[in-house]
Amino acid sequence: MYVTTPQPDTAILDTVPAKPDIAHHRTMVIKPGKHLFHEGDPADHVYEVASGVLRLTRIMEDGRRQVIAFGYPGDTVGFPSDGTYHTDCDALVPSTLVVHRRAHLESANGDPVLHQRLLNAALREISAMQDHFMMLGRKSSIEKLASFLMVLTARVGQELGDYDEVTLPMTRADIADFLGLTTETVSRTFTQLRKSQIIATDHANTVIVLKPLALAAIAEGVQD
Amino acid sequence: MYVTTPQPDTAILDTVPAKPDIAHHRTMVIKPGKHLFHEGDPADHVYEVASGVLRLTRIMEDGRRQVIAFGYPGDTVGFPSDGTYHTDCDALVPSTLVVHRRAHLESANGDPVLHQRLLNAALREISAMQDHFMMLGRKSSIEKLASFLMVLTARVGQELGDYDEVTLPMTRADIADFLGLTTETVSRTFTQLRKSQIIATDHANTVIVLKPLALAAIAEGVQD
DNA sequence: GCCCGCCGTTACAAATTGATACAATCGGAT
DNA sequence: ATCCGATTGTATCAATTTGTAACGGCGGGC
Repeated sequence: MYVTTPQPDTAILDTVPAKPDIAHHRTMVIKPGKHLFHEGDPADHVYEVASGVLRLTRIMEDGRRQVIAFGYPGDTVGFPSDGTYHTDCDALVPSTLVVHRRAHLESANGDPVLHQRLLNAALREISAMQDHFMMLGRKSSIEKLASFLMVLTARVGQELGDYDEVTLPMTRADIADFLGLTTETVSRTFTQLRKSQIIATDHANTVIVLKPLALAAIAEGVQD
Repeated sequence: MYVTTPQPDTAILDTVPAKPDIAHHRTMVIKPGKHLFHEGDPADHVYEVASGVLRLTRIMEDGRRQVIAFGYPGDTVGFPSDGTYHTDCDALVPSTLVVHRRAHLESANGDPVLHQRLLNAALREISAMQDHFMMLGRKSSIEKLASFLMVLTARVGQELGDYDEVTLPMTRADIADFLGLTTETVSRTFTQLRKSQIIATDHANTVIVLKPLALAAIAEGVQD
Protein backbone atom coordinates (compact mmCIF):
# COMPACT_ATOMS: atom_id res chain seq x y z
CA MET A 1 0.00 0.00 0.00
CA TYR A 2 1.30 3.39 -1.00
CA VAL A 3 -0.12 6.79 -0.37
CA THR A 4 -1.81 7.53 -3.63
CA THR A 5 -4.49 9.79 -4.84
CA PRO A 6 -7.26 7.24 -5.16
CA GLN A 7 -8.60 6.95 -8.66
CA PRO A 8 -12.36 6.94 -8.16
CA ASP A 9 -12.91 4.16 -10.66
CA THR A 10 -10.19 1.85 -9.47
CA ALA A 11 -9.97 2.56 -5.77
CA ILE A 12 -12.77 0.21 -4.97
CA LEU A 13 -11.29 -2.60 -6.96
CA ASP A 14 -7.95 -2.11 -5.28
CA THR A 15 -9.50 -2.44 -1.88
CA VAL A 16 -11.00 -5.79 -2.68
CA PRO A 17 -8.60 -8.46 -1.53
CA ALA A 18 -7.82 -11.00 -4.17
CA LYS A 19 -9.75 -14.06 -3.20
CA PRO A 20 -7.44 -16.73 -4.48
CA ASP A 21 -8.70 -20.21 -4.68
CA ILE A 22 -6.71 -21.06 -1.62
CA ALA A 23 -7.26 -24.75 -2.00
CA HIS A 24 -5.06 -24.71 -5.07
CA HIS A 25 -2.18 -22.67 -3.65
CA ARG A 26 0.19 -22.89 -0.79
CA THR A 27 -0.51 -20.54 2.07
CA MET A 28 1.53 -19.60 5.11
CA VAL A 29 1.21 -17.70 8.34
CA ILE A 30 3.71 -15.17 9.65
CA LYS A 31 3.92 -13.72 13.15
CA PRO A 32 4.47 -10.05 14.05
CA GLY A 33 8.12 -9.06 13.88
CA LYS A 34 9.08 -12.06 11.81
CA HIS A 35 10.74 -11.49 8.48
CA LEU A 36 9.34 -12.85 5.26
CA PHE A 37 12.55 -11.99 3.42
CA HIS A 38 15.53 -9.67 3.56
CA GLU A 39 17.13 -7.43 0.99
CA GLY A 40 19.49 -9.48 -1.14
CA ASP A 41 17.85 -12.83 -0.46
CA PRO A 42 17.32 -15.03 -3.50
CA ALA A 43 13.76 -14.35 -4.56
CA ASP A 44 12.05 -17.66 -5.10
CA HIS A 45 8.52 -16.62 -4.22
CA VAL A 46 6.00 -13.87 -4.62
CA TYR A 47 3.40 -13.36 -1.91
CA GLU A 48 -0.16 -12.19 -1.92
CA VAL A 49 -1.35 -10.81 1.39
CA ALA A 50 -4.56 -12.58 2.38
CA SER A 51 -4.84 -11.08 5.86
CA GLY A 52 -2.71 -8.97 8.17
CA VAL A 53 -0.24 -6.20 7.39
CA LEU A 54 3.34 -6.41 6.11
CA ARG A 55 6.04 -3.76 6.15
CA LEU A 56 8.57 -3.36 3.33
CA THR A 57 11.70 -1.40 4.22
CA ARG A 58 15.06 -0.34 2.92
CA ILE A 59 17.93 0.73 5.14
CA MET A 60 20.94 2.95 4.42
CA GLU A 61 24.35 2.18 5.87
CA ASP A 62 24.07 5.01 8.37
CA GLY A 63 20.75 3.71 9.63
CA ARG A 64 18.35 5.95 7.79
CA ARG A 65 15.30 3.95 6.89
CA GLN A 66 12.59 4.23 4.28
CA VAL A 67 9.37 2.29 4.57
CA ILE A 68 8.67 1.44 0.94
CA ALA A 69 5.15 0.21 1.45
CA PHE A 70 2.71 -1.45 3.80
CA GLY A 71 1.31 -4.70 2.49
CA TYR A 72 -2.42 -4.93 3.07
CA PRO A 73 -4.78 -7.70 1.99
CA GLY A 74 -4.95 -7.69 -1.78
CA ASP A 75 -1.39 -6.41 -2.16
CA THR A 76 1.35 -8.49 -3.68
CA VAL A 77 4.90 -8.26 -2.35
CA GLY A 78 8.25 -9.70 -3.24
CA PHE A 79 8.65 -8.76 -6.88
CA PRO A 80 12.15 -9.88 -7.73
CA SER A 81 14.78 -8.14 -9.81
CA ASP A 82 17.87 -10.00 -10.91
CA GLY A 83 16.62 -12.92 -8.88
CA THR A 84 16.79 -11.21 -5.51
CA TYR A 85 14.57 -9.17 -3.22
CA HIS A 86 15.40 -5.50 -2.93
CA THR A 87 13.68 -4.73 0.35
CA ASP A 88 13.25 -6.25 3.77
CA CYS A 89 9.78 -7.48 4.56
CA ASP A 90 8.31 -8.31 7.96
CA ALA A 91 4.90 -8.59 9.52
CA LEU A 92 3.30 -5.96 11.74
CA VAL A 93 0.48 -8.24 12.84
CA PRO A 94 -0.23 -11.92 12.38
CA SER A 95 -0.67 -12.34 8.67
CA THR A 96 -1.57 -15.02 6.18
CA LEU A 97 -0.03 -15.14 2.74
CA VAL A 98 -0.64 -16.98 -0.48
CA VAL A 99 2.71 -18.17 -1.77
CA HIS A 100 3.47 -18.27 -5.48
CA ARG A 101 6.62 -19.62 -7.04
CA ARG A 102 8.54 -16.95 -8.89
CA ALA A 103 8.26 -18.98 -12.04
CA HIS A 104 4.55 -18.22 -12.18
CA LEU A 105 5.33 -14.54 -12.44
CA GLU A 106 8.08 -14.90 -14.96
CA SER A 107 6.53 -17.39 -17.30
CA ALA A 108 3.05 -18.12 -18.51
CA ASN A 109 3.90 -21.78 -18.78
CA GLY A 110 1.84 -23.71 -16.33
CA ASP A 111 -0.80 -21.26 -15.19
CA PRO A 112 -1.54 -18.41 -17.63
CA VAL A 113 -4.30 -17.00 -15.46
CA LEU A 114 -2.09 -16.77 -12.40
CA HIS A 115 0.71 -15.34 -14.50
CA GLN A 116 -1.61 -12.64 -15.76
CA ARG A 117 -2.79 -11.80 -12.29
CA LEU A 118 0.74 -11.44 -10.93
CA LEU A 119 1.76 -9.36 -13.93
CA ASN A 120 -1.18 -7.02 -13.41
CA ALA A 121 -0.19 -6.74 -9.76
CA ALA A 122 3.27 -5.65 -10.85
CA LEU A 123 1.84 -3.05 -13.21
CA ARG A 124 -0.46 -1.72 -10.51
CA GLU A 125 2.56 -1.58 -8.23
CA ILE A 126 4.37 0.66 -10.71
CA SER A 127 1.38 2.95 -10.99
CA ALA A 128 0.92 3.19 -7.24
CA MET A 129 4.60 3.95 -6.73
CA GLN A 130 4.40 6.75 -9.26
CA ASP A 131 1.62 8.33 -7.23
CA HIS A 132 3.70 7.90 -4.11
CA PHE A 133 6.57 9.83 -5.70
CA MET A 134 4.39 12.88 -5.91
CA MET A 135 3.65 12.61 -2.26
CA LEU A 136 7.21 12.10 -1.09
CA GLY A 137 8.63 14.80 -3.32
CA ARG A 138 6.03 17.50 -3.34
CA LYS A 139 3.68 17.37 -0.38
CA SER A 140 3.95 19.08 2.99
CA SER A 141 3.90 17.14 6.22
CA ILE A 142 0.21 17.73 6.86
CA GLU A 143 -0.66 16.85 3.29
CA LYS A 144 1.34 13.66 3.61
CA LEU A 145 -0.33 12.58 6.81
CA ALA A 146 -3.78 13.52 5.56
CA SER A 147 -3.17 11.53 2.37
CA PHE A 148 -1.97 8.60 4.40
CA LEU A 149 -5.06 8.59 6.60
CA MET A 150 -7.35 9.00 3.60
CA VAL A 151 -5.90 6.03 1.78
CA LEU A 152 -5.89 3.88 4.88
CA THR A 153 -9.47 4.79 5.72
CA ALA A 154 -10.61 4.01 2.20
CA ARG A 155 -8.95 0.63 2.24
CA VAL A 156 -9.39 -0.68 5.75
CA GLY A 157 -11.59 1.86 7.53
CA GLN A 158 -14.63 0.85 9.57
CA GLU A 159 -17.89 2.74 9.62
CA LEU A 160 -18.50 4.13 13.09
CA GLY A 161 -21.78 5.96 13.13
CA ASP A 162 -21.27 9.06 11.02
CA TYR A 163 -17.51 8.70 11.14
CA ASP A 164 -14.83 6.42 9.79
CA GLU A 165 -12.49 4.62 12.09
CA VAL A 166 -9.14 3.13 11.16
CA THR A 167 -6.64 1.15 13.18
CA LEU A 168 -2.95 1.82 12.67
CA PRO A 169 -0.89 -1.31 13.21
CA MET A 170 2.32 0.62 12.62
CA THR A 171 4.19 2.95 14.97
CA ARG A 172 4.71 6.67 14.50
CA ALA A 173 8.25 5.86 13.44
CA ASP A 174 6.94 3.59 10.70
CA ILE A 175 4.61 6.31 9.46
CA ALA A 176 7.44 8.83 9.57
CA ASP A 177 9.77 6.59 7.59
CA PHE A 178 6.99 5.93 5.12
CA LEU A 179 6.20 9.60 4.56
CA GLY A 180 9.75 10.92 4.70
CA LEU A 181 9.31 12.72 8.02
CA THR A 182 10.50 12.38 11.60
CA THR A 183 8.41 10.85 14.36
CA GLU A 184 8.22 14.22 16.05
CA THR A 185 6.77 15.82 12.96
CA VAL A 186 4.26 13.02 12.60
CA SER A 187 3.26 13.43 16.22
CA ARG A 188 3.03 17.20 15.85
CA THR A 189 0.91 16.83 12.73
CA PHE A 190 -1.43 14.37 14.42
CA THR A 191 -1.92 16.94 17.15
CA GLN A 192 -2.59 19.62 14.56
CA LEU A 193 -5.31 17.52 12.91
CA ARG A 194 -6.75 16.68 16.31
CA LYS A 195 -6.91 20.31 17.38
CA SER A 196 -8.63 21.17 14.10
CA GLN A 197 -11.32 18.62 15.01
CA ILE A 198 -10.65 16.84 11.74
CA ILE A 199 -9.66 13.62 13.44
CA ALA A 200 -9.82 12.17 16.92
CA THR A 201 -7.53 9.53 18.30
CA ASP A 202 -8.12 6.87 20.84
CA HIS A 203 -5.15 4.72 21.76
CA ALA A 204 -2.72 6.51 19.43
CA ASN A 205 -3.27 3.68 17.00
CA THR A 206 -6.98 4.24 16.49
CA VAL A 207 -7.95 7.22 14.38
CA ILE A 208 -11.49 8.45 13.91
CA VAL A 209 -11.99 10.67 10.92
CA LEU A 210 -14.48 13.32 11.97
CA LYS A 211 -14.37 15.46 8.82
CA PRO A 212 -13.52 13.30 5.82
CA LEU A 213 -14.03 16.15 3.37
CA ALA A 214 -11.70 18.44 5.26
CA LEU A 215 -9.13 15.68 5.45
CA ALA A 216 -9.42 15.07 1.71
CA ALA A 217 -9.06 18.79 1.03
CA ILE A 218 -5.86 18.93 3.04
CA ALA A 219 -4.54 15.81 1.35
CA GLU A 220 -4.95 17.46 -2.04
CA GLY A 221 -3.49 20.75 -0.91
CA VAL A 222 -6.73 22.62 -1.50
CA GLN A 223 -6.12 24.64 1.63
CA ASP A 224 -3.28 25.09 4.05
CA MET B 1 16.16 6.48 -15.08
CA TYR B 2 15.86 6.95 -11.39
CA VAL B 3 18.41 8.02 -8.86
CA THR B 4 19.43 4.75 -7.38
CA THR B 5 22.35 3.40 -5.50
CA PRO B 6 24.01 1.50 -8.31
CA GLN B 7 24.34 -2.18 -7.60
CA PRO B 8 27.89 -2.99 -8.66
CA ASP B 9 26.90 -6.20 -10.38
CA THR B 10 23.90 -4.90 -12.23
CA ALA B 11 24.77 -1.29 -12.93
CA ILE B 12 26.76 -2.17 -15.99
CA LEU B 13 24.01 -4.28 -17.42
CA ASP B 14 21.47 -1.56 -16.82
CA THR B 15 23.52 0.94 -18.73
CA VAL B 16 23.65 -1.20 -21.82
CA PRO B 17 20.83 -0.18 -24.10
CA ALA B 18 18.72 -3.06 -25.18
CA LYS B 19 19.72 -3.69 -28.72
CA PRO B 20 16.41 -4.79 -30.15
CA ASP B 21 16.35 -6.36 -33.51
CA ILE B 22 15.00 -3.19 -34.96
CA ALA B 23 14.24 -4.75 -38.28
CA HIS B 24 11.49 -6.76 -36.65
CA HIS B 25 9.86 -3.96 -34.69
CA ARG B 26 8.28 -0.66 -35.40
CA THR B 27 10.36 2.37 -34.50
CA MET B 28 9.47 6.02 -34.30
CA VAL B 29 11.12 9.39 -33.85
CA ILE B 30 9.95 12.10 -31.46
CA LYS B 31 11.04 15.73 -31.37
CA PRO B 32 11.92 17.77 -28.27
CA GLY B 33 8.87 19.08 -26.47
CA LYS B 34 6.54 16.66 -28.21
CA HIS B 35 4.45 14.35 -26.07
CA LEU B 36 4.55 10.61 -26.44
CA PHE B 37 1.49 10.23 -24.25
CA HIS B 38 -0.47 11.97 -21.54
CA GLU B 39 -1.78 10.81 -18.20
CA GLY B 40 -5.10 9.08 -18.71
CA ASP B 41 -4.54 8.21 -22.35
CA PRO B 42 -5.45 4.66 -23.33
CA ALA B 43 -2.20 2.74 -23.15
CA ASP B 44 -1.84 0.75 -26.34
CA HIS B 45 1.94 0.71 -26.56
CA VAL B 46 5.06 0.30 -24.50
CA TYR B 47 8.22 2.09 -25.65
CA GLU B 48 11.88 1.24 -25.43
CA VAL B 49 14.17 4.23 -25.68
CA ALA B 50 16.76 3.58 -28.38
CA SER B 51 18.28 7.06 -28.37
CA GLY B 52 17.54 10.43 -26.82
CA VAL B 53 15.99 11.32 -23.45
CA LEU B 54 12.37 11.26 -22.34
CA ARG B 55 10.76 12.92 -19.35
CA LEU B 56 7.94 11.31 -17.35
CA THR B 57 5.91 13.69 -15.20
CA ARG B 58 2.88 13.90 -12.99
CA ILE B 59 1.10 17.13 -12.17
CA MET B 60 -1.10 18.11 -9.23
CA GLU B 61 -4.15 20.29 -9.67
CA ASP B 62 -2.40 23.27 -8.13
CA GLY B 63 0.51 22.96 -10.54
CA ARG B 64 3.02 21.16 -8.39
CA ARG B 65 4.95 18.76 -10.55
CA GLN B 66 6.92 15.62 -9.94
CA VAL B 67 9.32 14.29 -12.54
CA ILE B 68 8.87 10.55 -12.14
CA ALA B 69 11.83 9.52 -14.24
CA PHE B 70 14.04 10.37 -17.17
CA GLY B 71 13.96 7.80 -19.94
CA TYR B 72 17.45 7.08 -21.24
CA PRO B 73 18.47 4.55 -23.88
CA GLY B 74 17.77 1.10 -22.52
CA ASP B 75 14.84 2.27 -20.41
CA THR B 76 11.30 1.18 -21.07
CA VAL B 77 8.43 3.60 -20.55
CA GLY B 78 4.68 3.47 -20.74
CA PHE B 79 3.80 0.59 -18.46
CA PRO B 80 0.03 0.63 -18.34
CA SER B 81 -2.29 0.12 -15.40
CA ASP B 82 -5.99 -0.42 -15.95
CA GLY B 83 -5.37 0.17 -19.62
CA THR B 84 -4.17 3.76 -19.28
CA TYR B 85 -0.95 5.69 -18.78
CA HIS B 86 -0.44 7.27 -15.42
CA THR B 87 2.13 9.90 -16.33
CA ASP B 88 2.78 12.40 -19.07
CA CYS B 89 5.75 11.64 -21.27
CA ASP B 90 7.59 13.99 -23.59
CA ALA B 91 10.99 14.22 -25.20
CA LEU B 92 13.82 16.47 -23.99
CA VAL B 93 15.91 15.89 -27.12
CA PRO B 94 15.25 14.20 -30.44
CA SER B 95 14.66 10.58 -29.55
CA THR B 96 14.05 7.29 -31.27
CA LEU B 97 11.83 4.64 -29.76
CA VAL B 98 11.05 1.02 -30.38
CA VAL B 99 7.31 0.61 -30.19
CA HIS B 100 5.74 -2.53 -28.75
CA ARG B 101 2.07 -3.30 -28.63
CA ARG B 102 0.75 -3.59 -25.10
CA ALA B 103 -0.37 -7.10 -25.84
CA HIS B 104 3.24 -8.20 -25.96
CA LEU B 105 3.67 -7.14 -22.37
CA GLU B 106 0.46 -8.62 -21.13
CA SER B 107 0.54 -11.93 -22.84
CA ALA B 108 3.22 -14.37 -23.85
CA ASN B 109 1.17 -15.38 -26.85
CA GLY B 110 2.98 -14.41 -29.98
CA ASP B 111 6.47 -13.53 -28.82
CA PRO B 112 7.55 -15.16 -25.55
CA VAL B 113 11.05 -13.69 -25.73
CA LEU B 114 9.78 -10.14 -26.12
CA HIS B 115 7.21 -10.72 -23.41
CA GLN B 116 9.94 -11.88 -21.10
CA ARG B 117 12.08 -8.86 -21.86
CA LEU B 118 9.27 -6.40 -21.20
CA LEU B 119 8.34 -8.19 -18.00
CA ASN B 120 11.91 -8.00 -16.76
CA ALA B 121 11.93 -4.32 -17.61
CA ALA B 122 8.85 -3.87 -15.44
CA LEU B 123 10.47 -5.72 -12.55
CA ARG B 124 13.64 -3.66 -12.87
CA GLU B 125 11.44 -0.58 -12.88
CA ILE B 126 9.94 -1.59 -9.54
CA SER B 127 13.36 -2.17 -8.06
CA ALA B 128 14.72 1.14 -9.32
CA MET B 129 11.71 3.01 -7.99
CA GLN B 130 12.22 1.46 -4.57
CA ASP B 131 15.75 2.83 -4.52
CA HIS B 132 14.43 6.19 -5.58
CA PHE B 133 12.05 6.27 -2.61
CA MET B 134 14.98 6.25 -0.25
CA MET B 135 16.42 9.22 -2.01
CA LEU B 136 13.22 11.27 -2.11
CA GLY B 137 12.30 10.53 1.47
CA ARG B 138 15.55 10.43 3.32
CA LYS B 139 18.37 12.26 1.58
CA SER B 140 19.45 15.89 1.95
CA SER B 141 19.58 18.23 -1.00
CA ILE B 142 23.31 17.81 -1.56
CA GLU B 143 23.03 14.04 -1.24
CA LYS B 144 20.21 14.07 -3.77
CA LEU B 145 22.10 16.10 -6.31
CA ALA B 146 25.30 14.12 -5.80
CA SER B 147 23.37 10.88 -6.29
CA PHE B 148 21.76 12.27 -9.40
CA LEU B 149 25.09 13.25 -10.94
CA MET B 150 26.65 9.92 -9.99
CA VAL B 151 23.94 7.91 -11.68
CA LEU B 152 23.92 10.09 -14.75
CA THR B 153 27.69 9.96 -15.06
CA ALA B 154 27.70 6.19 -14.73
CA ARG B 155 25.07 5.82 -17.42
CA VAL B 156 25.83 8.47 -19.98
CA GLY B 157 29.10 10.08 -18.88
CA GLN B 158 32.01 10.65 -21.25
CA GLU B 159 35.63 10.18 -20.33
CA LEU B 160 37.42 13.52 -20.48
CA GLY B 161 41.05 13.00 -19.59
CA ASP B 162 41.12 12.16 -15.90
CA TYR B 163 37.58 13.38 -15.40
CA ASP B 164 34.07 12.37 -16.34
CA GLU B 165 31.84 14.69 -18.25
CA VAL B 166 28.08 14.51 -18.49
CA THR B 167 25.57 16.58 -20.43
CA LEU B 168 22.29 17.50 -18.78
CA PRO B 169 19.48 17.76 -21.32
CA MET B 170 17.04 18.80 -18.61
CA THR B 171 16.60 22.18 -16.92
CA ARG B 172 17.23 22.99 -13.27
CA ALA B 173 13.48 22.94 -12.80
CA ASP B 174 13.35 19.39 -14.15
CA ILE B 175 16.09 18.31 -11.79
CA ALA B 176 14.33 20.03 -8.91
CA ASP B 177 11.03 18.35 -9.67
CA PHE B 178 12.82 15.04 -9.99
CA LEU B 179 14.62 15.32 -6.66
CA GLY B 180 11.83 16.96 -4.69
CA LEU B 181 13.57 20.34 -4.36
CA THR B 182 13.15 23.87 -5.70
CA THR B 183 15.13 25.25 -8.61
CA GLU B 184 16.83 27.68 -6.28
CA THR B 185 18.00 24.89 -4.02
CA VAL B 186 19.29 22.93 -6.99
CA SER B 187 21.16 25.97 -8.22
CA ARG B 188 22.59 26.69 -4.77
CA THR B 189 23.67 23.09 -4.40
CA PHE B 190 25.39 23.12 -7.78
CA THR B 191 27.29 26.16 -6.61
CA GLN B 192 28.20 24.40 -3.38
CA LEU B 193 29.64 21.42 -5.27
CA ARG B 194 31.44 23.78 -7.62
CA LYS B 195 33.02 25.75 -4.78
CA SER B 196 34.14 22.47 -3.20
CA GLN B 197 35.99 21.70 -6.44
CA ILE B 198 34.06 18.45 -6.69
CA ILE B 199 32.49 19.38 -9.99
CA ALA B 200 32.94 22.05 -12.61
CA THR B 201 30.28 23.29 -14.98
CA ASP B 202 30.52 24.65 -18.44
CA HIS B 203 27.29 25.85 -20.02
CA ALA B 204 25.14 25.01 -16.96
CA ASN B 205 24.18 21.84 -18.76
CA THR B 206 27.64 20.35 -18.95
CA VAL B 207 29.03 18.95 -15.72
CA ILE B 208 32.60 17.76 -15.26
CA VAL B 209 33.10 15.52 -12.27
CA LEU B 210 36.49 16.43 -10.83
CA LYS B 211 36.38 14.23 -7.73
CA PRO B 212 34.22 11.18 -8.36
CA LEU B 213 35.08 9.61 -5.02
CA ALA B 214 34.12 12.73 -3.10
CA LEU B 215 30.89 12.93 -5.06
CA ALA B 216 30.13 9.29 -4.31
CA ALA B 217 30.86 9.84 -0.63
CA ILE B 218 28.42 12.73 -0.48
CA ALA B 219 25.80 10.74 -2.38
CA GLU B 220 25.94 8.00 0.26
CA GLY B 221 25.96 10.44 3.14
CA VAL B 222 29.42 9.37 4.30
CA GLN B 223 30.24 12.96 5.13
CA ASP B 224 28.34 16.21 5.33
C1' DG C 1 20.84 42.96 -35.35
C1' DC C 2 17.85 43.84 -31.56
C1' DC C 3 14.55 42.83 -28.21
C1' DC C 4 12.17 39.97 -25.15
C1' DG C 5 11.70 36.14 -22.28
C1' DC C 6 13.36 32.10 -20.05
C1' DC C 7 16.92 30.15 -17.39
C1' DG C 8 20.26 30.20 -13.99
C1' DT C 9 22.41 32.38 -10.07
C1' DT C 10 22.72 34.85 -5.80
C1' DA C 11 21.44 37.38 -1.43
C1' DC C 12 18.50 37.82 2.22
C1' DA C 13 14.36 36.89 4.93
C1' DA C 14 10.95 33.42 6.35
C1' DA C 15 8.96 29.08 7.17
C1' DT C 16 9.06 24.37 7.74
C1' DT C 17 11.15 20.58 9.48
C1' DG C 18 14.60 18.37 12.34
C1' DA C 19 17.17 17.73 16.82
C1' DT C 20 17.15 17.55 21.59
C1' DA C 21 15.21 16.90 25.92
C1' DC C 22 11.87 15.37 28.94
C1' DA C 23 7.21 14.13 30.61
C1' DA C 24 3.28 11.15 29.99
C1' DT C 25 1.17 7.13 28.53
C1' DC C 26 0.64 2.48 27.11
C1' DG C 27 1.42 -2.40 27.10
C1' DG C 28 3.54 -6.47 28.33
C1' DA C 29 5.88 -9.12 31.85
C1' DT C 30 6.50 -10.47 36.46
C1' DA D 1 -1.67 -5.28 40.48
C1' DT D 2 2.68 -3.23 39.69
C1' DC D 3 6.95 -2.45 37.41
C1' DC D 4 9.68 -1.51 33.46
C1' DG D 5 10.70 -0.28 28.86
C1' DA D 6 9.13 1.39 24.67
C1' DT D 7 6.28 4.57 22.45
C1' DT D 8 4.10 8.88 22.12
C1' DG D 9 3.43 13.71 22.91
C1' DT D 10 5.16 18.35 23.81
C1' DA D 11 8.22 22.22 24.10
C1' DT D 12 12.29 24.67 22.82
C1' DC D 13 15.93 25.62 19.86
C1' DA D 14 18.71 24.84 15.67
C1' DA D 15 19.31 23.69 10.92
C1' DT D 16 17.91 23.12 6.42
C1' DT D 17 15.13 24.33 2.88
C1' DT D 18 12.06 27.46 0.80
C1' DG D 19 10.25 32.05 -0.64
C1' DT D 20 11.16 36.44 -2.56
C1' DA D 21 13.46 39.48 -5.24
C1' DA D 22 16.74 40.92 -7.72
C1' DC D 23 20.31 40.52 -11.81
C1' DG D 24 23.02 38.72 -15.79
C1' DG D 25 23.30 35.86 -19.73
C1' DC D 26 21.93 33.28 -23.41
C1' DG D 27 18.97 32.14 -27.23
C1' DG D 28 14.96 32.45 -30.20
C1' DG D 29 11.87 35.27 -32.74
C1' DC D 30 10.93 39.35 -35.21
